[in-house]
Amino acid sequence: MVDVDQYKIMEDALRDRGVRITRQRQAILSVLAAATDHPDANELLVRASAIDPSVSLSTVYRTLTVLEENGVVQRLSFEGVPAKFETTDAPHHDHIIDVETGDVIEFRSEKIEKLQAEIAAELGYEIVHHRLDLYAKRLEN
Amino acid sequence: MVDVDQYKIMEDALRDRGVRITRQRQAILSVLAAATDHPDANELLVRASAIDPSVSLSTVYRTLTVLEENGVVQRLSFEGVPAKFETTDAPHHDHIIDVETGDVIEFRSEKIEKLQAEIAAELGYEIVHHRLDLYAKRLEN
DNA sequence: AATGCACATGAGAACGATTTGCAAGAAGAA
DNA sequence: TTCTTCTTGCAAATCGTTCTCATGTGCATT
Repeated sequence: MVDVDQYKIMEDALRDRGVRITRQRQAILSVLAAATDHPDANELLVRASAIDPSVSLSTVYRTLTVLEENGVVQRLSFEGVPAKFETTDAPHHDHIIDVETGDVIEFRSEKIEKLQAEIAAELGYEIVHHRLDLYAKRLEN
Repeated sequence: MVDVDQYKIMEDALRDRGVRITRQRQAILSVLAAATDHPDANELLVRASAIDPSVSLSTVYRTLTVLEENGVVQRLSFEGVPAKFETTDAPHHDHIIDVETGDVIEFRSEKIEKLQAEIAAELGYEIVHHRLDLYAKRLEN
């Protein structure tokens, strides 16, 4: 478990950027640092409430916005479901969504990253960010 | 302009699948057939109302759902904006979203298509569908 | 440790896109 | 034309998310 380190890194990064560390933000940050899945705002509220019952849903959303603006979390907006969140400690990756179970698997392909940049450049664009979601089902095998 | 043909193809496809062609659906279909952009539900209501003022927003949404289920339109859910719709007459393609203007540019890359399938297969998955959106900005040049 | 002020919070109302319940209307097979 | 089933308009309901506003609280400064 590297939760403690991960938490510290995020809190320090935020402090450096002048973001106030409140009780509620500590609770939410530690939940995010400990998460190995991709929780949505409601799930984060449940988990953070266990640490600090005073956390409200509004604050979860507000905090997530702040964390996103400061680059410590990323918002994942999949189709038709509430946004999910993950810390940005992991390098960039894309997602495979299991259409049968809803599971989300992460992957990364340098080839695809490079191809995307090439295509954009050809069309006169420079990529700011992208989303590549593969909706798939398990192979029988 | 191939609107008429495009319209006929869609209506026939729907009839074949037992979908009732109502006045409202005719209006919405013809708007979709004529569209060269990616309108959202509200914009479709405005355009369809010009043809048949009895069309309501509920019907636009309900019709779009039916059309999507029957494969004649595709729903494009970009981040933070209402869903956009396009007819499925064009072959599959991905999108570049100009983050400054909101413009949507279509493109297709066989290489990327193939890579995606490969990656999914490696992880034991078979792609059902995917979305690749490049949020980009124009190159200065 | 106490102070001050800008910023954060909880509760709930507001929002915007989309969906739904219901009674009335119409498509299309017979 | 008739009958059955599906569709519609309208308004209300949903649902994720954001906002309002009165109250609390980090934390730089004493």
